[in-house]
Amino acid sequence: MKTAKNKTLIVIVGPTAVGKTAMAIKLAQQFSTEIISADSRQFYRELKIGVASPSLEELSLATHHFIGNLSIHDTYNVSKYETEALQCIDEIFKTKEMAVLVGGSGLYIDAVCKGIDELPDPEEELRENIKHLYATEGITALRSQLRLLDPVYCNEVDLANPKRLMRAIEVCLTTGKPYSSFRVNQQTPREFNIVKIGLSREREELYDTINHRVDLMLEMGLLDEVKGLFPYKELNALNTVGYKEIFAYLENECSLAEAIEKIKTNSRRYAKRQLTWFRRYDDITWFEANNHTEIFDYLKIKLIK
RNA sequence: GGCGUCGUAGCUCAGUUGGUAGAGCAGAGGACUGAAAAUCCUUGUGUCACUGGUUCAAUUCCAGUCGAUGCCA
Repeated sequence: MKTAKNKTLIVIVGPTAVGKTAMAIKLAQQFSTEIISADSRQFYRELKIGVASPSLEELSLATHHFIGNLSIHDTYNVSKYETEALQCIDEIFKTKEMAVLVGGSGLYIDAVCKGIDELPDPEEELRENIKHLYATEGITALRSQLRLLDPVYCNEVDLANPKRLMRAIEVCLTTGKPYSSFRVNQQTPREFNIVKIGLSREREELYDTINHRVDLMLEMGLLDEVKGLFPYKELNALNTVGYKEIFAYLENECSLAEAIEKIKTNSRRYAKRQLTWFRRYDDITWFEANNHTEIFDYLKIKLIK
């Protein structure tokens, strides 16, 4: 292995709007290193205001990877991200002692830190067929199909969640083997240290910030950004808070005020889901988001070891 | 000022022909392996405005008070 075990990946996680971007930049500056983003929506260069991508000014303060590196027309997934992010980290470690991974997408963070099981990439046509089955015959059709293909997974999976069922069926059909046989769920050891830091704030304060940030997004021109993307509203990348609500307004399904309120609500819920995800980590140290000195002190001790 | 209507969960409201109450939304908790800002699951006790009266029993009936609102002056 090229990367020595004395290199360290600092991982910054936390709910949306907690202050991850600013923290990551400070760390990158302090330790003269680069930032790897793990935000599944900031990958797309067409999405800026609505996903709170780092501004040009922020981007100029530190080297960022995986910001605006994709188009909404690209198909992408966690597996590709895992491969590319690890390559990127390797590259950074050739010249730096550490790197900063920052983002709110828990699954993507996990992919980098622990790896994910080897599975085949989805086939577009097959996926469409399965979607069609669900659309025409409903979730019970998915259940009975999966029961035939993979009874083991049937006992574990949330049978009310169509996406889980569809993916499992998809894997079974492409490989001819049960989906559960691929789910070894084994951690892939990494050739670098990982230090995880969680940023948190009082719930009420976080929600105030989220609400306020949505208003700022509108002032910055979110409406125009979304209008420009209206033709592509069916793309997965645009099934995103801040966009889907305004699409509904543009289709006269609600007023603009209602759409804005909905963006705020959905952003709060997103933050809540992120917290649920990150709370289960037992290797994370939590800090008040604005307590920079405490975080730096903690890191200095961690990095000496 | 007079007359009417209303005052029930954080919000909008339903309801109890008198036996202390329930929906939607918001909120909370959880799950999560190639679509993840996605997708899915669970979750409703609140001085029924206040004070008194009638009653075995009042949030429900009666009176008064306060507040909101409409009409008339």
